[in-house]
Amino acid sequence: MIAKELRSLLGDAYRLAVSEGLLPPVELPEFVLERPRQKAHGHWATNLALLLAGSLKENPRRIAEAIAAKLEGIERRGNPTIERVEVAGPGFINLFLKKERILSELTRVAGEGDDYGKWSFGEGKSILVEFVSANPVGPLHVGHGRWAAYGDALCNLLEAVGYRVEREFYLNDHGTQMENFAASVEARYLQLGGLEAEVPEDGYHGSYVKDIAQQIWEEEGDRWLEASPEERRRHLGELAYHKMLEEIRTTLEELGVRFDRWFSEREMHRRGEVEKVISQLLQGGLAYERDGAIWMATSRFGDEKDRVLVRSNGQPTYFAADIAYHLDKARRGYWRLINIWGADHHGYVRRLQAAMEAQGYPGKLEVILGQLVNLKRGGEPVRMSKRTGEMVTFRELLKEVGKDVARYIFLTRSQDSPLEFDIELAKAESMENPVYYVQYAHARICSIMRYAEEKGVRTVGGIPAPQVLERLVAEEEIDLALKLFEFEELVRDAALERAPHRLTRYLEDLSALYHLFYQRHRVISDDPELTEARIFLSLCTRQVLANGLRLLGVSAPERM
RNA sequence: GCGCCUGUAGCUCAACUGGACAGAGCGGCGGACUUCUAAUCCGUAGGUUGCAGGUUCGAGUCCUGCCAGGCGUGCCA
Repeated sequence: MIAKELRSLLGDAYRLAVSEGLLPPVELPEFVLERPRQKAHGHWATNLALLLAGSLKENPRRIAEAIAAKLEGIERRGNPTIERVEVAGPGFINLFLKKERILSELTRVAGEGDDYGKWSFGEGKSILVEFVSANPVGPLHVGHGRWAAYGDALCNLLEAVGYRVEREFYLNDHGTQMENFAASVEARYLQLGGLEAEVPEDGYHGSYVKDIAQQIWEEEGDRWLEASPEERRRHLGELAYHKMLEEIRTTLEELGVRFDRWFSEREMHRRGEVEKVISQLLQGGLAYERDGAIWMATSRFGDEKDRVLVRSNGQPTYFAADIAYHLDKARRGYWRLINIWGADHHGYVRRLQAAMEAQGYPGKLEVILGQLVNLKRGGEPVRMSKRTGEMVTFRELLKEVGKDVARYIFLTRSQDSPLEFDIELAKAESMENPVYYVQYAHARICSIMRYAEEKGVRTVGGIPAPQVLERLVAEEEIDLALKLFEFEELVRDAALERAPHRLTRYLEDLSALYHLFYQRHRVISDDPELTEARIFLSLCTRQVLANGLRLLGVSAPERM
């Protein structure tokens, strides 16, 4: 891998300069090695000398010159990577690669195929990612869709760098919201039976509740009208809950997101885990009683104040259940827990992390806050409340724009930037969505391959001989090849930064370079060697496009 | 009041965590299909990165103070 190789060459060059007394010794800083925006700045460039200037108290250009000289020395002793080194500006070291090295790297891309871009530094350590976790009392809203797409792509990335990943959905199927939901469905059911009934003030007023009641009415008929209120509410609530859960599951499937586990809060309560945790905390001196309630001493672990676990009416809080749930996750032995939460939960992060630390799991829980989606329609804000009838569900949106567009729109944005989502704009732009730009590049290459086969040109098998690859000399070809090589580091960085959106940007740049290459050069020509070389370059590009799209969970079509 | 996030082209967003002339898409304007897919390509216009200071070789990025927006700040979930 070129970047890695250049990094170690730079380190060697510096140490060599030190050993010859040209530069004072100091620990090598974390330096940037990047593909510069401008071609004049080389194939790769580094700020190493600029960083060293601080600790060495030395002119950065002089440091750069010394390193550059040693670098060329190393190169002359037979390491065929660098063609030329230049010192530029305040002390940048610009590196120009040997043509042969670029071509040999290209064969690596082809050789690794579907594995190109993968790493193993995760060492098989296990990560549990919990995301979406929407309450099963209403359909998913657009924000859930965003976090689902983000979470799934993040999981793909973590897997690509060598972690074992499990996707988990925490089901809040317990507590007052479930009761309110049941009461709301019951009211709608009774109305269908011609009886007087009102949806409670703090119930759910969305039209989907009517739809569910209607379905139940059709399936169950009027048999619950006469039942005892307790039994009726319990049954209707259960039926509605399972319908809602199915709706959520289906929507996520339509987005291409599958969870390994649906963890039920209710089951956890039934197993007595919540009570057990509370008594353990009391015994361990981490919780105490005051004003008739039980409090956890989270403030001893960095929280602003202590938090209630059990209210004075005897009911455990949501926080208590969350502690039990996260303790359960921690005890399952994962190397790390990642939660993706809506930004409206950010006030909750510290107290839960405090609770984890109190129980002997400091640093185990990583919380990623996904910013909310601001839904608009033609510039006008749209409310997303489950309680009012006015709502655009994520599923409706998904139907209108399709899985690939939806995922891509969400994944082009950094997760900590609030997203403005204009429905009309999204519909209009779905035809112009950049996802098609990337997919088109992939389909276009497939199309060229089909054409080649018609012409009897071989498109599969084997790495071209060196003299064939050397036919790749055009600027567009070299630019394209160099762009391919950025993919590996990009996957690593995107995984470590939890930033799948970096991939979309890259794929668009890569596609642009391919479209440009296509525009200016014919792949299939009368020149057999040149044709072979260009087919090979095209196939490498297709491979990287496919690998990138796979990480995003977006399809790579063979024709469009 | 306090805490977290955000403020970049007309619009939606990037900018590899302090690097070289701040970039894409959409929208605007002008061009390119007899040749492997025009869902493409080329050119052009568009910016005091919310404001004011500071840190240094170098700031959209870091520090301070303002301004604006979102979210949070429950014995709610």
